[in-house]
This record gives sequence, structure tokens and C-alpha cells, in this order.
Amino acid sequence: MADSSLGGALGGATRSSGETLLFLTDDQLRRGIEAMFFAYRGFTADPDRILAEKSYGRAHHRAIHFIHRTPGTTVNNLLDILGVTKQSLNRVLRTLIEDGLVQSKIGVKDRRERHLNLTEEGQELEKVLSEAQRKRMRAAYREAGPEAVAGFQQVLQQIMDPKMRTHFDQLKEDS
Amino acid sequence: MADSSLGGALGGATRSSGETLLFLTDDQLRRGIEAMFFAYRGFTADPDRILAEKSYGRAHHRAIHFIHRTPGTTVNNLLDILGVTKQSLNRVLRTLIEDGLVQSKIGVKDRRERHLNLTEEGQELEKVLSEAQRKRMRAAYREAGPEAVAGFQQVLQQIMDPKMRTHFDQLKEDS
DNA sequence: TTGGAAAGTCAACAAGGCTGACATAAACTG
DNA sequence: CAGTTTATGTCAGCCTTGTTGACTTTCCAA
Repeated sequence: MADSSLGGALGGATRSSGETLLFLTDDQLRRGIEAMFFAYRGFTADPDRILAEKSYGRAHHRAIHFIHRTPGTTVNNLLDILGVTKQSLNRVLRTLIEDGLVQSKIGVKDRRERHLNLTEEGQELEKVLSEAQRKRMRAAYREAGPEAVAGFQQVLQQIMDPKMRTHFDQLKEDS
Repeated sequence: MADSSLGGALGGATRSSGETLLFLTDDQLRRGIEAMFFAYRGFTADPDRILAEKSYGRAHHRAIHFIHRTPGTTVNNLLDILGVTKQSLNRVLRTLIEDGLVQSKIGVKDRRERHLNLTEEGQELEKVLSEAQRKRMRAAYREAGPEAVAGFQQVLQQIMDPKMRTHFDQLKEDS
């Protein structure tokens, strides 16, 4: 086989336009996979500690986060974003409503719907949680620099399922 | 306060050397946080489907991954990397050993230790799982390009807890 | 030879996923 | 108006995977 063949394997890498794509080797991919694993642990560590004190879990954090992001959202919309069953979400929402962190209002146009909002107490917890998480992200961003951050965002968006990317893009819009 | 003061807030951004660091606004940070959430779901989706068929879970995948990465590792070392309790890990390891995917050998130098290795069957499952996960990462890397990938790695490393970064770096070395 | 480390086990519990079944109210449709 | 669909909530039960605490066995090392 001639050396000039296109797309041939080269030590696990692929070849394209005569350039070796080293960033696509299985080794590079494995590093990315392990980085995702270890980083996600760090990513959730700070909120987890705060939540544990209040005997809440990550599920509560996610609900609080997205209710904060899209105030007045319906249960169905939240289910779609969070990707869990309504039974699972309902268990979490019930405790948040009982504890006075979330308010559920019957829809005006469609009275079957429940519109969810954070109460003042809910806003406070959201702020504590998000600030703890932002603090770590801010430090990471600062260390890595703006170009790295841009790449970080690009790759994460590609990793998402297309449906989740739609949700992500919609959240981005109403900044 | 004079306008020339350093480190003053500017529309949520910070100022450094006279340059506005837009990538450090709370809005940018929030985007990163949401991207991590949605991307991690995609990241685990493919292996999760395969594992569900075999009635295993993510915990089994993690054990298999790191045993594959560091053959002959001890239980204690694995505990350190995975960051769970030995009871939790033991439950997972027991099923993997019973099912013939993992082999546990008594240490030669220190007979208290158990050295873990994947059996041939274990290697096969590991390959299926990691190839499914790599496939998505490979597509994401290809779409984003090498510079984005470098940034992706940099930011993830900064998000990790220092202790986890040590583990990550050690795994990187013996590539 | 004895203390302590490594490993394993048992029990109990909780969070947070899941399925299935069922209830209710409201909206929609023919 | 009757029937169907939709949105939500709820009950019951199951699974995985995390936790703590107590205890045993093995066995290295001082």
C-alpha cells in the first residue's frame, strides 16, 4: 500500500489532508472521558455539601436551578429538561413546595398546568448553591483563559444529545 | 471611589489590565454549568443503555474502566480513585467477580491485598462500553476541532479537586 | 506476639431513579 | 354534549448506589 493513501490508520490516529489528527487518538479520547468523570465530581462537590446540610440532594438542586432559570415554567417543561419521570420529579417538587422554597400556581390560560416559581426563600438557596458552583467555575475559567473556555463550551455542546442541545440553546437565548 | 480602581465590577464582568474579561461574567459561568449538566447526560447515555441490557449500572462501568486502566490495582487504590465507600464498591465488585468479569488475586508481596484484573469476558464488555463512549467523544472532538479540545481538557482539569487531578495526571502518565 | 492495616461481611437506611396503575380536572374534538 | 386526550398528582413497589456502624478474618511489621 502506498504511503499516500488517505484515511489510513497511523498509530491509532487518523489521517486527513495529509495531517495527522492526534487529538482523535483513542488515547486522547480516553483522557477526555476520564477528565469528564473527575471534573463532574468536582463540579457537583460544593453544592452537594451545602445540600447535605439541608438534607436535600442533587435532584433538588436541579429543580431549583431550572425553575430559577425559567420562572413560571410548567411541570411538563421541567420534566422535559430534567429527563426524569414525573413521579421522580414530583417527589422532589413536593418537598420543595412543602418547605416553602417553590410556589405552584394554577395556570390562567390552561388551568391544568401548574406554573412553578421560587419563593424568596427559594431564591436565597438558589443563590447560595449557584454562587458556590460559580466560584469553582470562575477559578477554572480564570486559570484556563478565554480561548480554553470557548473550546470547553464547544466540545460540551457537541457531546450533548441533540434534544438536550435544543434545550441548552433555548436557555442561552433568554440570557 | 475613583474609576481607575483595580478589580472593580463592570456589568458583572471583572476588569484586569484594562481589559474586560467577558468570559468570566456570571452569565458565561451559568452557561458552562448548564453545559456540564446536559453534556454529562450525553456522556453517560450510550454506556448506560448497554449496561441496562446486562442489568449493570454506572458503578459497574466505573469499576471496569479503572481496573482496565490500571490492571492489578488493589481494592484500596480503586476506592481512592472512585471516591466511594468500600461497602459500596464491594457490592459492585462482588457481582463482577461472581459473573466472571473480574478476577481477584491475593497479593504476593502483601497477602492482605487483592489485585484486580479483567477476565477475557470483562475485557470484552469494557471494549464495548468504552467504544460506545469514545464514538460520541470522537464525533464531538471532530466537530469542535483540536484547539477546542485542548481548551476542553484544560478547563476540565481546573474544575477537578486537586486530589482527583493527581489521580488524573497519574493515569495520563502511563499512557 | 501483639497492634493495626487491609479486606470482607452483615445490617440498616436514604436518595433518587424506575414501572404500573389509577384519579382528577380541564381542554379539546367530533 | 359525549368521548378522548392532556397535565398533573399520587400510591405502591422495585432497583441501584450511595451512606454509617459494627464486626470478623487475615496477616504484615514492629
